[in-house]
Amino acid sequence: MPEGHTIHRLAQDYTAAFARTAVHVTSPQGKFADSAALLDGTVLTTADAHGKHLFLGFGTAEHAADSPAWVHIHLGLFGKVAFGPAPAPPPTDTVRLRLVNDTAYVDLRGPTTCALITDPEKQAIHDRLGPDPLRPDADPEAAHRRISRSRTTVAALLMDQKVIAGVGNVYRAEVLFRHGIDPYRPGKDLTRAEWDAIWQDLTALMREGVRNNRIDTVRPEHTPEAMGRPPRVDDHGGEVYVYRRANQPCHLCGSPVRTADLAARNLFWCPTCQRR
DNA sequence: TCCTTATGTACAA
DNA sequence: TGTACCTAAGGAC
Repeated sequence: MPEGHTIHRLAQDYTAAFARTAVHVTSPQGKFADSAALLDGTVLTTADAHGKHLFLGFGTAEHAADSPAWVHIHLGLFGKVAFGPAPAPPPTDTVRLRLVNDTAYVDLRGPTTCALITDPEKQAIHDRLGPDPLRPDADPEAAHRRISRSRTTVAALLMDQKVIAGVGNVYRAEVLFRHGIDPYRPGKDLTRAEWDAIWQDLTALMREGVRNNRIDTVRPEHTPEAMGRPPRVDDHGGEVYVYRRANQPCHLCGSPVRTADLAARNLFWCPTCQRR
């Protein structure tokens, strides 16, 4: 689930269900119990997302609404969030954080991070993250500066959250395919026009991802219907060109999709459609 | 029932 | 580069 679009969607969903209401905060699993007790009964004031980091703002007695206490959440690879209507069912023993109000509940399971932090600590996280295509304050120039000076492969740079925040393994594979770029091309060999097109495309794709809560990257003219092929849905729930399609024929040219290990992640690309 | 895998990151060596 | 961490689903038996 969790690339940047998921996290921005969660910020919206937490806001819609809980903002401006007093919230019953618990940690059935226990790992967040002390902090949950501090927050219990306070008001959720806001939710913010930067890349794959989610921040829930609570206005406690010590922390007024203009300087909230923040719950910093990172889902990692396995983290999941589940919303439901009140009344909440008995929690399972893996629920790290549960919020409940009169109308809804939400459970967080398996996050790599769930911690109570201060405003300056939140700021420090923003400072070490690159621009996020989903944030209005994002500066694509900052990303371009790093990429245009780097001998690292563009595939690795796109996954580096200090360079650009929110892109994960799916958007990486798909945006490189959509722009016909070999994943092993060094960052400094990207043209300016190529980078501008990638940034713009990521902005559009990820916004659509937030809207639909899934990743779809196939252009309308390449859908199975448009190409006269049987309909399909890829494993992860969206429609893609190459992600997790190792050895299957490329939708455009028919070459087998290639896969390789890159920095402990699976990389997917079409060696014919994507050129150095 | 066991094994593998996963849209992620941090830290040690 | 390897490993640890966190959870759940799907497939092989």
